[in-house]
Amino acid sequence: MAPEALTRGADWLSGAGLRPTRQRVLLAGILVGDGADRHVTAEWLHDAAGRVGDKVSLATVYNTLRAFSDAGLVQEITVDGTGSYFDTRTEDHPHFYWEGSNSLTDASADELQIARLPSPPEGMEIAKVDVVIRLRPKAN
Amino acid sequence: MAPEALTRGADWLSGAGLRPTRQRVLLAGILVGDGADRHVTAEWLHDAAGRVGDKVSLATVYNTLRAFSDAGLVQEITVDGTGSYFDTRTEDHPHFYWEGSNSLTDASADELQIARLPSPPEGMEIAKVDVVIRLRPKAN
DNA sequence: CTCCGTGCAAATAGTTTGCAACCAA
DNA sequence: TTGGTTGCAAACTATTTGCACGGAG
Repeated sequence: MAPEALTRGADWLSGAGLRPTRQRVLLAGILVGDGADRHVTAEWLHDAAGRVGDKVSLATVYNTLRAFSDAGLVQEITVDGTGSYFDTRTEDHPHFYWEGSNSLTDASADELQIARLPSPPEGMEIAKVDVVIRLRPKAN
Repeated sequence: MAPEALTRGADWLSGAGLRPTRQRVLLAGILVGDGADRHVTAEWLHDAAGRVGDKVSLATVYNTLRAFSDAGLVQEITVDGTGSYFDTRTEDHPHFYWEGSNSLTDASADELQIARLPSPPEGMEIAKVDVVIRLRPKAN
């Protein structure tokens, strides 16, 4: 892992007022160290940390992802009941879910145009619209 | 529970080639006995069966809902990691998720118009588009 | 020095499964 | 008869929590 990735991770943390502990800086570095958007599971992030050498307990990975999510640094996404994904891109945007590999990627937000949305019931407002486009291998 | 509800449930089952056991007929009757669409959790359905008098084990409720879902009689929906809902309406349509009460209702399909959808990546096709509109109480 | 953060193990929630008894066809 | 179905308890997966120790401010 590149040293500037850790620096970038640390900046990302302090921007949200989170204390930059060793574990958090490492996980943050993995998540945003190269500037790319990522969709990770707790399990994947735990393994990734282990691969880099430093190890972080799985419970801490969960706690940390929750802290990041509460701080608005990542967005939690659930697609099927089993496991959730954390997305480093926090704007509202649609996702592709790849049924074969159970992975999640961004779909470009410009390509989704919702012309009309059901009006919210009395006394309610729309908090967020989750759009997941499920992909399957083309049957050819 | 009205007797014709059971009849209707039994018909619903046989239409899908599922063996009409006592438990299945009961659960089916609760689900579609009055012709209304329903969004239930396993837990809710289990309790509902108990309220009617006959009891069905929770494991059987799960197995049964899975069987219904495999047979295409209901649709499984996951909105947040915790628990899934089974919808008796099987066409593709958007849902409202009520954040206060953790319940799920239908949103009218005509009121959602998607003008443009991201094109699926090479070799993939769109299996389904899940749209969940999250509602929160209006902050007034 | 004082708390928040961490690690481990145990707890929890939701769901599935193994297996013997049962029942619809 | 025969294979699908049920119930119970135990297994499982994903996630959270209690508690003692450790490190950041």
